[in-house]
Amino acid sequence: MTSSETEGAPVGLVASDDGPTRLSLGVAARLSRYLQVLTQAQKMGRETLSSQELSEYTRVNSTQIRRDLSGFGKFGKRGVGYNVDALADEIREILQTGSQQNIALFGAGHLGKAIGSSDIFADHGFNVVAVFDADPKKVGTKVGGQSVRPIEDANRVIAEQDVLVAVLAVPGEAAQRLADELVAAGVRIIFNYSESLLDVPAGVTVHTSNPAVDLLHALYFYLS
Amino acid sequence: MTSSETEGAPVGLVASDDGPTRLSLGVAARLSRYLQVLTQAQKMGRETLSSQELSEYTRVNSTQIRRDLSGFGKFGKRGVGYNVDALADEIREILQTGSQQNIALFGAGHLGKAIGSSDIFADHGFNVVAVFDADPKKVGTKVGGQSVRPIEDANRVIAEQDVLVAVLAVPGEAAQRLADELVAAGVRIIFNYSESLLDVPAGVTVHTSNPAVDLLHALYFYLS
DNA sequence: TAGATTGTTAATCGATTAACAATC
DNA sequence: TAGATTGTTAATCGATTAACAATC
Repeated sequence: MTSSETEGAPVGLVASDDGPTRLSLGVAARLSRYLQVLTQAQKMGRETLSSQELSEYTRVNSTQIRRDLSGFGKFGKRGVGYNVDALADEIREILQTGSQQNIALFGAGHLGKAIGSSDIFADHGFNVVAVFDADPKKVGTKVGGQSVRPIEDANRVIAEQDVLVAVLAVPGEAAQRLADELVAAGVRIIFNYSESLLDVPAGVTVHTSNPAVDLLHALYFYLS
Repeated sequence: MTSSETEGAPVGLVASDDGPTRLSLGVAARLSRYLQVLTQAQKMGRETLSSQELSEYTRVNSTQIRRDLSGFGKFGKRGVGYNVDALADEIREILQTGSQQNIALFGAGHLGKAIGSSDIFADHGFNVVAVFDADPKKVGTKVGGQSVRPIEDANRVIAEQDVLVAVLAVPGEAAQRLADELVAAGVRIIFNYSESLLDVPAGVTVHTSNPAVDLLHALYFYLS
């Protein structure tokens, strides 16, 4: 699918076939980071936040933040900054985070337990509806309030609960085969926390997380 | 520090005050992702890899991959691709990953155990030299072959082992105070796995990981 | 040779930044 | 009013991509 710029559209918006406008990759990524900071600021009781403060936390240039936001409306108040609650709502609307999404978690090892028992997904409106493990000894144990289920149940749960997102906290050897099955079952977004690389059909998104890779280039900039 | 383009320098290289050239942010990030794929390909016994294949795994355009690499030399063979071992070595050299780095891990909960017992850092030449926890009940337990130490020992260990990198797998409430102490002790790169945002002085890099934020914009592109 | 893939050019697009008038 | 911060312009730089000759 090729997209071209819409005449007169705000910067960062791109025409698409299926709707009025679609955010560019960079803008969508940055908006979700702003939202993360705003969510934290809410918890800390802040009422307003300036683009300069947002910049310190996100490491995004403050001019760019104002530019990103001004494409969608005039959300700020000059001399004051942005209202935290109102801006968070605006960004949620832009990112269309209204729909509750069900997530399935695979792997009940240390990492699976860490993810399953944290509020990190719940905080953003995501719902971990099931935890699976291939090891019969782990089945039935509790992870974050959920009973671990046998991996054989995955197909049925994915279909019944409309699960689009799977989080893989499994050993590298198991990841590719599992990914194939999940894609066949209807999963469209895979968060891969195994060290293995995943091959998936077009239309499926894989997000592979590897802290060592991030560290590699963080160190490069520190050392040079 | 302002940097300007060096006349005739390869694209992606930027002049710096302290050395001949310095990679741009994007190039360094991409190179480390290529290295991740190459490392995996080595494990799978692959001898060569084409820019097209690298592209499928990294989701980086294949022309850009060839462009990135050709800035440093002619590493490929036309009609064949890139030699996996040789290219991995070249990228390691470019990223200057020669120096063994010592890492300290904070928090021996589920996430700390997951990180401490994985090979993810060791695979890239990083050395987890100590695991700390504030909870006396966790002190002395084993995490990935290491005995968990009391947090009071952190200052000494950081100094003695020249620890530049700290990984924070602690509750959000504890993160900022711990970060302040670590920075004072000499830590310069912090990997923050808590939900809290960290305020650090200039010159210290924070890498905050939040899968829910990544999911937010992955979903945006799926839904629209 | 024939097929495949690199290395490179040229053109376009989006990101980044400084600067500043508008205005709260 | 005085100070602060937004919204916006203009200019520059880096990323992205298609295309293709070179060559393995």
